[in-house]
Amino acid sequence: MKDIPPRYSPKDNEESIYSRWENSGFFRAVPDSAKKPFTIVIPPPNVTGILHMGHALNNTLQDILIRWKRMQGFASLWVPGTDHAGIATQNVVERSLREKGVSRQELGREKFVEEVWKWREQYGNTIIRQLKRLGASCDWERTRFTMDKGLSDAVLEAFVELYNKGLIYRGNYIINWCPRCQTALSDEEAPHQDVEGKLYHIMYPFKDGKDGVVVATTRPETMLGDVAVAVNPKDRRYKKLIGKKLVLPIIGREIEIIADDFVDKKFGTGAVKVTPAHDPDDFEIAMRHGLEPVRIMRPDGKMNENAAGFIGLDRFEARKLIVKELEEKKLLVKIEKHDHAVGHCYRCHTAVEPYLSLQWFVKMKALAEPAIEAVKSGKIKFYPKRWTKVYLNWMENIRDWCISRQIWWGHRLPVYYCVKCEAVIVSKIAPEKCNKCGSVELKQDEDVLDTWFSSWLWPFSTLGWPEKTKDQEYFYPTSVLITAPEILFFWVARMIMAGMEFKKAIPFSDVYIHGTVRDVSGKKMSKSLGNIIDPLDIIDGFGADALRFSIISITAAGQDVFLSKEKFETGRNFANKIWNASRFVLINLSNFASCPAGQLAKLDRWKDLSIADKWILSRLNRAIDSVTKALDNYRFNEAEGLVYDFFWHDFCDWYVEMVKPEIIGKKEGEAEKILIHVLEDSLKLLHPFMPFVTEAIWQNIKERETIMLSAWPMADKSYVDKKVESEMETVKNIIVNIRNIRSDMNIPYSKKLTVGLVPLKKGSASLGANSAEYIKNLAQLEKLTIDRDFKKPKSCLSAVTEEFNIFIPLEGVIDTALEKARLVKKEDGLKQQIVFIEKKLKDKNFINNAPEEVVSAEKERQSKLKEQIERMESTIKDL
RNA sequence: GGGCUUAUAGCGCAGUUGGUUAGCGCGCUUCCUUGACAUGGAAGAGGUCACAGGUUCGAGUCCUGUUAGGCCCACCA
Repeated sequence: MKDIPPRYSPKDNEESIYSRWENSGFFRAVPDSAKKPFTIVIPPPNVTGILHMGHALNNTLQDILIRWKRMQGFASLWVPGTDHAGIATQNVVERSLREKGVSRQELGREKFVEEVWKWREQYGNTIIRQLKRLGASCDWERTRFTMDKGLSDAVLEAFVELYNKGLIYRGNYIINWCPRCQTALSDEEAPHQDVEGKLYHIMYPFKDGKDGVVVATTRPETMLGDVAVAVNPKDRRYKKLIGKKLVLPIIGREIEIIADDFVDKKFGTGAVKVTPAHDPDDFEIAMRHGLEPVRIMRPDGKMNENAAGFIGLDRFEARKLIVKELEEKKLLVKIEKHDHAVGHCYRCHTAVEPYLSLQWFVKMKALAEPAIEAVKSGKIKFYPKRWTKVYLNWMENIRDWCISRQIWWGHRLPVYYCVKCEAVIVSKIAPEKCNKCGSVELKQDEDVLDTWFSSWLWPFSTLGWPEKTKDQEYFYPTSVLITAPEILFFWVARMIMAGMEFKKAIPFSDVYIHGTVRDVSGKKMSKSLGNIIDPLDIIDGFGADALRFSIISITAAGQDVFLSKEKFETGRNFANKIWNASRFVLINLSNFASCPAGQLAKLDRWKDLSIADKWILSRLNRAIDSVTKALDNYRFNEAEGLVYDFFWHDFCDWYVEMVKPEIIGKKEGEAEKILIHVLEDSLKLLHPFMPFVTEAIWQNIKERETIMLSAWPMADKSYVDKKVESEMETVKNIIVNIRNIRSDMNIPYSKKLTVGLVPLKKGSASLGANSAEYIKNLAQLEKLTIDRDFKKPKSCLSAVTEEFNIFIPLEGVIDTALEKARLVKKEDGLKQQIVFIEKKLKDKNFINNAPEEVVSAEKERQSKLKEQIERMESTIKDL
């Protein structure tokens, strides 16, 4: 007999199991023509990252699919890796340097980048180690980093290819500028946030004469860069004024009133100050009217030399002083409260400044078209479906992508400028001389690329692109992408575009988008809010299996996940339940080594099986089928719930209890074989969800390779038997009824009862010998008589089921009044049901319109209930 | 402004094509340390499925509207 502790200890198992898996190469996937590929690329976490619940959810979902498909015999590849996360990482390293009193600028570019690499060496693998603790079965030998050699080559290749196609261009445009990070951002990197702002109404006086035009603005400091005031040409108020000159207050510059359709007559005063260098719309207006933009800010958000009198002041400081000065000059007409949305840097949350600067862009329209088509045609499907619309809406309104960043950490643009003739050379390899003038004085562009410019290549760059590789041929397109909604535009949409552009093939066929992890009050979990539940704490306290099980159990298809620490008890308890059920099996099996692992030998002894045996096999095969189907449809929590219910409620609560006498008493029967078979299949079904505890038990049963590579069970429908299931329902129902009487009448289990079962109809409700035994054992009976002619004694407790009258003769005192009250209450319940049914059946519309089988089913229920109520009444009368 | 999403037992949530006695987990009540498990077992209590209309023989489920949360997108200064 094995020595198995009565409690499952994750701590004693997880680490050793994981290292055994890893060392044995079980995670490794290689192209294999005998198998079908199943591929997932991990959403690469930032190198700066530490595991949070979002990762835990995301990676558990992926691991479930990967493990499940691996067991199904696929060449199941999960490609791991990390993202260099340009701005985020640069910020982190800068901060740590600052603590040592060193600034990035002091260090210089080269040294700084070296520091970042050092930092990555030291901390960059933290999250990988943490993913391992979660049980992630990634092929770690393939771990990639967006800045490693291969992926950097892919970035250069992509850039040059797009540039040569005319899809990358350089130009002066208004972009989102973060004054703190001092870099350009893409539109996606500057999400809008509602801000309580003010609308300042400012009087711009006419050059000649009194009076003037009142403009409204939320950013008065930008007036220093005004080059015109625009009105709508159809606006009667201003029509006559078009072409008149105004004097820009404070600065004194002369500006003209111009007409532009863009201006909304209804907003503000209907007159708009035009600041082309600091507002995208104004920039457009200025272009249309040939006006020269005036830049008034420096990259750090402080006013520049064009801001006479405010030079060097921070933009918000300048705002205050300008408002004050306008007030003094009596040019401030009024200030209104005005809430509006302002873009904020997604890395440091500073309000971004729309800023005119020279940047690099990707033309997106042409790239978007095939990517839209891929989704519209159904080649790529979103789960849940609703994301399709969000995706298409964004893609159809796509704007060019600003890809240059003024930071140091990232892929440097493969762009070189000739110092002499200013030629622009775009090349993967640094050119030796200018291809126009032959000068050897060349300078590489200082900028680096947006982090997402490497991530959008991830599904194929990780497989070797731009080289032609076997991996790529075999594993691409990948099968499914599992990700969070936050990066749908950043990443998912762009990967589809990149796939279509560079590979002429979709990057994945399915996109599963899971919810956001929130705390109990619905807030997003974040460090700054301090509402984090650390997955590692949970793993330490409850085990990785518990974490995985619990988080999946509350993840309904794509809905947000609300977490609290207590929720992880569910998973821990279940792991322990599995452990103990197995413990029972292992302790009691006489010779479990003789039971063939895995497949139950084709049961040619079907007839010899007890009804419980047949029943559990029927339930098992149903479970296998439904779990597999649920997984096929990415219904993770449903799949998990189905195994849970089967294992706990069918297997543990009923089957194990029913076969205990046979197993413990070493009686003749097949239960032993079936116990081990059902246990093994259950472990397999559970393995993708709870890999550690299932492996631990798998090895306890017998030492062998691993459950990871065992075959996923196949449902055999010949085991599904409705008749057997229905008899078992009857048996369970009788047991529950007797237990109910015990409970209601306070009869302890130590008191053995004698029970008479009176079947109703001839032929029906006959119970096999096994069934009688189950009832005797599980209801703790001394004697059970099944007899249509059973004579009910006077002193007796009763229950009435659909198919039986149950009598429990009890000598001595029975409180008749109490028993009567009890039975009447039960009868009332039945009566309530029949009232409802009869109302339906009296309704002609129902009879005429409802399908035949619905009507007859109702009728059958009516007659059954009626009859049951009659028996109940006569039982009550007999008291 | 546009779009998405949620509202079901005290709490957290399931409920796929409309027909179940509306389920599950936690919590609650009563009982039980029985030879896998008290991280357990047994028996219970608890819901007019947000509101108002509509479609239908029949609605938690479909449609319209209302209310209240949440999220995303958007160049009204």
